[in-house]
Amino acid sequence: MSEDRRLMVLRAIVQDYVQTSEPVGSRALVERHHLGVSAATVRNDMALLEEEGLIHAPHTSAGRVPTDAGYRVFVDRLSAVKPLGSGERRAIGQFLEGAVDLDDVVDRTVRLLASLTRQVAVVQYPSLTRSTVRHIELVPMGSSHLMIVLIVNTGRVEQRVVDTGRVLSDGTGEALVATIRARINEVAAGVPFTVAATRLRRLVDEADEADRAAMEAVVSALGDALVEEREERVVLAGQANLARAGTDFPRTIGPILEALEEHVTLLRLLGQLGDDPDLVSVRIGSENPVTGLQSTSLVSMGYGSGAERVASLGVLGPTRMDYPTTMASVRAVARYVSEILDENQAT
Amino acid sequence: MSEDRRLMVLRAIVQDYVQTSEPVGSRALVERHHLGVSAATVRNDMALLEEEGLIHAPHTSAGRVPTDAGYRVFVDRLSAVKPLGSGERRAIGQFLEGAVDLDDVVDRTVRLLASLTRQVAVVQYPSLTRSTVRHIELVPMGSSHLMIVLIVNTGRVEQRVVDTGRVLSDGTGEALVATIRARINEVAAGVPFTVAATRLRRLVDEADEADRAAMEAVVSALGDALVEEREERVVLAGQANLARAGTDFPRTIGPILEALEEHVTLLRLLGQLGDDPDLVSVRIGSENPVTGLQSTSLVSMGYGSGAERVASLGVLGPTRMDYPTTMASVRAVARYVSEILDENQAT
DNA sequence: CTTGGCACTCGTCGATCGAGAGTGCCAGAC
DNA sequence: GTCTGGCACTCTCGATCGACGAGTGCCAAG
Repeated sequence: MSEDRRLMVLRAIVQDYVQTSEPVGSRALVERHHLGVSAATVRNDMALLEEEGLIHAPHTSAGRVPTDAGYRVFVDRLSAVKPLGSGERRAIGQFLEGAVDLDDVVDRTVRLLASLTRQVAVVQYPSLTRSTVRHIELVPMGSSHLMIVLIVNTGRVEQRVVDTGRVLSDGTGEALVATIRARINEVAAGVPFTVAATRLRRLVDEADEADRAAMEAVVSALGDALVEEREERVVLAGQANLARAGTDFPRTIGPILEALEEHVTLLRLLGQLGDDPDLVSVRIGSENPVTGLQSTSLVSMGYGSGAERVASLGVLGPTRMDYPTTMASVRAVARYVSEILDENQAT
Repeated sequence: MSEDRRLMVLRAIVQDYVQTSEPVGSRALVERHHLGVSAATVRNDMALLEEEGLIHAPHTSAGRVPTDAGYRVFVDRLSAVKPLGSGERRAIGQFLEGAVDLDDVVDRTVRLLASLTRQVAVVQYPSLTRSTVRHIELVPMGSSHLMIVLIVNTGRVEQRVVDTGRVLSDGTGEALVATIRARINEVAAGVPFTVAATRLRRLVDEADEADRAAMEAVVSALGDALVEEREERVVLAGQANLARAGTDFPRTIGPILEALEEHVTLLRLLGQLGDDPDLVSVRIGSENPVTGLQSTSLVSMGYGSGAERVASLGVLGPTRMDYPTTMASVRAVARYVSEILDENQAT
């Protein structure tokens, strides 16, 4: 008995089950796929596959269903990522083309992924930690308040308002603001966040005694912004697709929706990519550490401008999922978004 | 037969049904509420209420269930908005206190509302149309690009990158940027969007011939930002709560989730508030024009800084909902958020 | 106008049963 | 040794049926 054929049978089972969502029996298999053998032979192979834990029969007289391990073998050894149709490719381009700023890119991306894969799409915001400061702007507000606007190389903008504790609207005040603006940009512009944070702190000591309080206020607000946990944000779309996949989930989709609202755990999940960041990563069913998502699979990939992968995106769906097509869509979108970010980075 | 008692019966039916989620019969009613009459009398009243279309029997031998019209009467005439407990009041404060910027306020608000009401929360971003320009900053990027940062009085920030088509890094370039910056702030700062858009357009004609192209680029990007549809954004949370309310929805929650992803229609819905913007607005079941949301009720209220209501927030749940408590939560949160925005506005 | 009584209606629940699908295994063919 | 056809067996699913119970509507009397 050839191991090859056994794997062919597994592949056929996965394909049929994904398409029909019903346990597949030996008869149906030989009819739909022209394996050159009889149903009885297939049955023997199935028994073996079941022993190996790759498929499983819901009950004695039902067909077989792939296990998580079965899907894993399918994804790793039995399938090729389907290249996307040119129509879809064009659609991606058109849909993302009109994006006007970073928020908009993320927003469009997540919707696009959801409608492309008809599953739940998850997009992580480009992380700040690997980002650099492009420019810092100070805008006086009222007499003593200052709005700090931090512009990041990814195109993102953060703002804070601080009270400097002294009048800024007179001549010396304006001069002070100008000085601070010049100093902080001098040390921070073009510099990675981590470095910028350190350098900025030094500025406080160097400042004139009279101006130290104001500088202190600005720098400490900036320090906050630079380590801000908002770097860790995700956006979702397509939750409605969960409802459509009715029979695929054990009881209800409640636990899944709940897990999806835990953005923190979601982010942790997205953070754990495979070894090669250029490859699509697939986490199948119980491989998934998060309670509530163990009946789902996550197909994800890193994206970002330049060589660095600054964030991840992906889709989440039932383990009974068309992996080749889904993986193709995720990969295509991740690449396209990366391109867009590259363009926008336009030093 | 007193009309008063009939309404008491209606109220009792609503209360019981909300609590038990099962059709309520005459016997159960007289037991749980000490109406001073017998079950038979209540049955007569029920027959009348049914004629009026306020309640309805799912089938011949089941109890009664309020209709949408019944809930409407309940909300309008039979219930008072329950004041919130001091514990909850404090929780709201603590939860929203730590917000660091506008995005964060919105984010926390929507989560808070969802967990407070155990329903789907919807928060609209403060709309730009009624906003005024606080400041416009120009930041040179590369040799000919300019990043435009628009700071809004609500604390929101918009940015755009434009290509001015000429070198900005030399002396005259820098002078040009300074001039443009000065001119646009001169005419636009502190001015409502609609007015600012008009005035800015005029600047192009007034500009020196040599600088006109650059000015044109900046102004047209700003024009876009000022009418930008991103003003219309909503954030959701608590979709998982829909799944919990299992029996409350006819078939599945699919259509509802789908409707919730149509942010445009959601926004339209939120926009149609009641007459008095200071009152909680309730839209019950079929009163709701959106297909897919006709088995749900939307409890919403405007919020915003100052006297103006710049946006709305609310929660969406099954028509079988604890209206008094929900309305109380929505109102409390809306007021609190308004306060926070007021503080941050700190002219 | 209210009340107790009573016949009637229906939906729910559980049990029973037959049909159909699919398996496991065995004995024979290649 | 591997494959194949055949056959008995198992198990789920859906339909049918009947008893049960909740709740109503109506009537005649207080």
